[in-house]
Order: sequence, then structure tokens, then C-alpha cells
Amino acid sequence: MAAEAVGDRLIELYRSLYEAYGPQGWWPAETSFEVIVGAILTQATAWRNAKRAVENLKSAGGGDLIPHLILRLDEKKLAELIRPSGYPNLKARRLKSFVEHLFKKYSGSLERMFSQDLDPLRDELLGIHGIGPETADTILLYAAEKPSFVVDAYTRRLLRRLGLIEDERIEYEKLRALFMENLPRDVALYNEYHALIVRHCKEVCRKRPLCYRCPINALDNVCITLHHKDDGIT
DNA sequence: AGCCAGGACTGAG
DNA sequence: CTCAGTCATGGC
Repeated sequence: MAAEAVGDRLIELYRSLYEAYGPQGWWPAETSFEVIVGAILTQATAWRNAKRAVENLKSAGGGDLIPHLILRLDEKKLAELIRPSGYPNLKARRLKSFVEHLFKKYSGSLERMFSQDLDPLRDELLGIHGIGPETADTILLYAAEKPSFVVDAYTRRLLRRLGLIEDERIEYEKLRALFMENLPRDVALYNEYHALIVRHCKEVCRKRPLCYRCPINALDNVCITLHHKDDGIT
């Protein structure tokens, strides 16, 4: 597909989603550190469960969630608190790695950590154990407020169905580049775009094909209608 | 009763 | 490099 056409379709997709759902108000958190904790806890996990874990941490900290709380909590105790998010031992270690890095290099100050450009900060985040590309971009976009597009399984699924990519197994960096090279580098735009994709896929497409009722149907040439099989509308 | 969530790491081939 | 196995809980 021609490069300029991709940009047009990405914009059109964004408009359709925005028109259908409106602003999503992401990320659902009070502070940038809470965004980071949530980003780690929601890895391969339903947000509902990750949220419970975040709430547990907040109340354990007497109401607010600060890096120092994670730093001083015993790892076993930490795992116990975040159990609802799944993989408690794994995620406890990942939370520890992040805050240990934060204190070692920035005396626990996120503001200092974030006071650098996107690319070096992204490389730094990727170097922390337990932070892969999606989590790094989530932190960059929703906590550091830098224009880094977040790609997830929903993004792959949706773009595949829209015919914008051939294969869902496309490399993470390639798909991220597809958005960033065809859209203006704008924090508010990336923020809403990713949130809208998640909203849409959670609501109507999941693993099913898109159907004529879906708000973005006009863009979907591969629209088969298994979606409403239960309604007898197929 | 399975199947799957807003992934990342590891080790094998 | 590609890819299965691993990590674990809660909702539908």
C-alpha cells in the first residue's frame, strides 16, 4: 500500500473511533508513578485485576502510592498485595527492579528521570528488567507524556483486519514506526488513539471478525459478520 | 469447564 | 531469529 494512503487511513480510523466513543481519559491513575505500576501489573492481565492490585498497594501505603513504598516493602509482602493481578512473584520483582533503578540513578525522582529526550529514555526503560516495548511506551506516553505510540495485541488484530498489515506477528518496532511515521508526533493524539483501539476491541471485536454494526465498519473490507451470530444476524 | 486478559523473559533449535 | 514454555489470578 502506498505510504500516503496509510497515513490517510490511520487518520480516518482515528476519526471514526473518536466519533464513536469520544475521549477516553487515559491513563486511569492519579499520578505518573501509579501509571507505571499499573502498566507493569496489567501485563497479560485484565485491567480489572491489575486495578485491584493497585488499590491494595495504595491502601498499604496509607492512601498514596509512591516509589519509596515499593522500595521498602518486602518482596514477599509485595507479591501478596499484588496477587489479584496474577504472576505476583514475577511482577513483584519487576516493580522492585524499576524502583531500584529509579533510586540508584535518580534518587527516586521520576521528574529527573523524565527530563530527557524520548529516545534515550526509551532505551533506558527497555534496559530495566521486566520492561518490554509495550510497557516502555506506555510509561513514555502516559506517565512521561512523550509522543511514543503504544502497540498491543489489539492494535495488531485491528490493523490486520483493516488490511493495513499482512501479519499480526509483525515486529513491535515496525508497527510502532508505521504509526509514528504516518501521524504527527502528538502526545494527545497518541494517548487517545491507543485508548480508543483498546476500547473498541474490548467492546466489539476481540477475536471475532468485525461486522457491519461496528463503528469503523466503513473502513473494514474484510468485514464478515460472525460478531452477531448470537443475534441471528449473520 | 475451559479460555483468555491492555507482556516479557528464557532456553532450545 | 523464531518460537514454545513459563509465570498465576479472576471473570465470563
